[in-house]
Amino acid sequence: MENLRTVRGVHDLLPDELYKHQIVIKSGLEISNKYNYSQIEIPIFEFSEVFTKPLGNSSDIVTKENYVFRDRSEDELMLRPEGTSGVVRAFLNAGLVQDVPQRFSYYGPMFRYERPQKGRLRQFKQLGIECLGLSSAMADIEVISLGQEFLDQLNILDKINLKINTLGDFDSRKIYRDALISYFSDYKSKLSEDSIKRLSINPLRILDSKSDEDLKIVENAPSILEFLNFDSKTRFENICKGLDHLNIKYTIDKNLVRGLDYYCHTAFEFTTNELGSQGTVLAGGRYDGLSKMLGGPDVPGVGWAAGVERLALMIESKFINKIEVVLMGQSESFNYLLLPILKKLTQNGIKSEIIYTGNMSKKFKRANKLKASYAIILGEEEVGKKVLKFKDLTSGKEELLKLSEVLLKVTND
RNA sequence: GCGGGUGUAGCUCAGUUGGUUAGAGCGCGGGUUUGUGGUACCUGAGGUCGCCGGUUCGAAGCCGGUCACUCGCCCCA
Repeated sequence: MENLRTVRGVHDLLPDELYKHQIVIKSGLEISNKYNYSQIEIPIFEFSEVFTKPLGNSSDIVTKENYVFRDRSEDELMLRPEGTSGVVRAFLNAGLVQDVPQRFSYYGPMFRYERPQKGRLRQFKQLGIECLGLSSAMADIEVISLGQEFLDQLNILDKINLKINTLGDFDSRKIYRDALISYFSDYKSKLSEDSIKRLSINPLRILDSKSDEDLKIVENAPSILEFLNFDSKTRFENICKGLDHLNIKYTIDKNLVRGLDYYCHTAFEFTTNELGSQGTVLAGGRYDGLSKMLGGPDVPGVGWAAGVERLALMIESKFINKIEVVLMGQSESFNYLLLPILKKLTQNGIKSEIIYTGNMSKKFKRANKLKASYAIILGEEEVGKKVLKFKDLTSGKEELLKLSEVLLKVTND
């Protein structure tokens, strides 16, 4: 048994659980489609640079959490740890820069070598949308609104909070970053071990530290909002105004930051406290720098990704595999006669199954377990009269019918 | 990668201070029913007690290691 298990953090999806995933994915794609975001599919692995260039070496995603390998032609490839880079790469590749805006949706597996927890796996699914080619704040609002409606459709909005912040444009952020470094440097001896490292690698990360020692220092740290230049400031105000206009509730969290280098301006997270420390259920922001980092022209973009497993953990839904008709023969030799009947039923869209083995009693027990509505029984008597015995398994009523009559009864039901 | 918890039948879990053949409920198989289910009753199968090693006359229970899950950190959807 030992070597039959799945790899750590990689799980099988049995019908019950898969069903929930499908509900999440289906409603995500549906609502996106209504907003004219067209679904695309991109490879699950790319040349490593597609991820290493834009994600930056300050991000754990590409430094310690990646699945990198060489194929037979010695190319260095990476299983995708996120979707956005690949989508933008595909967009550039297809020459769609000439035809903006472009709105895309996608879903599929992502891979990160992390310590698994509930709602955090090494192979997990994300569903995301990207709006490319619009620098207007309107696009940010649209994208957030779409995300909110998605969660609403899943009926979990009452368990969700929306937090937003701005990282400013690259100029504002650079000045802010310097201000943070100088502020935190004064407290260097009191910072947590992790945050001392962050100070040189990614000082913004100190802001969302959870350690008690850091929290006190962070409390009085300079806020990004004070360092925004005019454009960045009005853009953020416009976004808040837009959300108000849509009656979308949010809180401004000045400590909300992003791990990935390509983000700028808007950052947002839909979170829940139902999933322990994996509370972020849908998150995204603006990434105007990404296209250029990939070697393309300047193309603004904004989007989000949602964790399918995390959302699936939150929705109430049970997979009930109900079957309409079961077919059973008096003995094995009648199974041959049942095959064409099964074919006819399925051709008429009726979900059916032949119960091949066991005596009649066994077959009926099996029919109950399958939650079948009707049974078709075929034996000597029926063959002689050229009819089928049709039994309503709820009422227990039986009658002798022709196949055409059975089809009518079941399809009209 | 770091720290805590857990691991006994297909599932949910009992198992006393270490003591002979390791239990229950549900589920599964067979029967009461040779062409009829859901209920009921009878009955049976199924466990290397996660894995490896150690302590002991003796380990499911103690110790060490390891693997998996889980909670927190890091990070993130």
